[in-house]
Amino acid sequence: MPDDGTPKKPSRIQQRNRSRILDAALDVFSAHGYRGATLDQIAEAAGLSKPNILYYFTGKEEIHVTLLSQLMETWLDPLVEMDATGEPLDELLAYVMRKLEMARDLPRESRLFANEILQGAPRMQPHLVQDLGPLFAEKCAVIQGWMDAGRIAPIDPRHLIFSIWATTQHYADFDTQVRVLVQDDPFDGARAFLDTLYRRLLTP
Amino acid sequence: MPDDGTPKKPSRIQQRNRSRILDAALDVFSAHGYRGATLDQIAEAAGLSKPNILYYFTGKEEIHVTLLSQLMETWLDPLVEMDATGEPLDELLAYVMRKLEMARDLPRESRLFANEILQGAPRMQPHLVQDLGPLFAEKCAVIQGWMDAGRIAPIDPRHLIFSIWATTQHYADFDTQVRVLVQDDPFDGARAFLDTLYRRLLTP
DNA sequence: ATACTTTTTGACCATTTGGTAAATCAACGA
DNA sequence: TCGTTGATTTACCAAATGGTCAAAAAGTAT
Repeated sequence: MPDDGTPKKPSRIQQRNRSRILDAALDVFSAHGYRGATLDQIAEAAGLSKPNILYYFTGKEEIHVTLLSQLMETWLDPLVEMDATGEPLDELLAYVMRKLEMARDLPRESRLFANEILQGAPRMQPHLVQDLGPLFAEKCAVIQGWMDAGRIAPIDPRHLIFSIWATTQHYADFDTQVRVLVQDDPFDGARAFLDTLYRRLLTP
Repeated sequence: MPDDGTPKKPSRIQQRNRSRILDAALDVFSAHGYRGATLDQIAEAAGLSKPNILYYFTGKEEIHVTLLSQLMETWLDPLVEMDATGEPLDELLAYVMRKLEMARDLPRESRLFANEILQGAPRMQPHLVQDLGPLFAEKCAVIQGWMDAGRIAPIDPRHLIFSIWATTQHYADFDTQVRVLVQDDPFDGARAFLDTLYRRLLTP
């Protein structure tokens, strides 16, 4: 058998342990940031010994980079799905709601991402430039097209997208603060608020 | 002389060095988070030796806590200034713009705050509950009053405030990402966008 | 100048932390 | 059953890091 780029397919146990480690690492990195996370914490959360973790990953950094790479896909997906041929307001509101659902269902991922950007994206700038950049430009053009056609009210598409990111991810990233200020689950209120917000902003 | 709570007033050199240290620490903590920051980094940034820093502060934690306490005042100030007797839309838009200016002029403070909340506010939950909580409730009531009087369009005041925090701080906290996606200075565009956003949302 | 206080430093320490090496244990096909 | 490969652990290590301490240096008032 010729030695291609994927020399050997990972065994059952490899898959299981690697995903255990990544899940544990997501817990720890998202809660404490890169420097704040320790291999011991990850090991304990994964139910493995530290050297055993380093058997599956070459080091702390590789675990982190792997998480960020995997995350990028998930993270961009809702924006990818925004359909240029759909009804503009529906598409944008659906995008907002998908992002809000992600903030609720994947808060660890949101915080991992926020941590990374906060620190200046030392391990993600390439991904940002290569993956997010083109997608962002493409979708801005789509939205601009909708506005030029008079189907939604005109506004800077770039800042519109920023505002969607900010207002949705806020509920994951600043969860601690939000829950100090509102006692019950904030997501129902957030859904209603954001629906109204973007309807009033974008209705022509 | 009786020994009151403030035994001795700080000398000129004390004031100078303490503020040097705090400024350096703000740099380092905001860039790397609490765990990611080291006393050596702070010492170098402050132009002092590490033991000298520990002459002015009992430890890393005290520096961090001091920063957070000082920050809280600055941070709440724009909301405090929102005047119940003013013109509602003007007051809210002025609040948005003050927050946006803070994101531009005090990005280190914004990131320090964001880092702390992201990690679950381990050193700030008391401040949040005691200082921010009551102020938040008070201002929500003010806004609700404006809405009940029909002077601005009705919307959940709590999420309105969250959205203002999110959309303004985003430009400081996610600066790295923003600057990958828009080349020129984003703040002029942000100002125009947010003005339109909140005008359309709140105009009755 | 002198005595006294404040500030600064150099040399250390204990702990934590990312990472390694070699030995042991488990899986599994021939 | 045996041998080979894959998986795991035990015992370490070197560097980094928060912090201490006593001595030196620099101010400061008399």
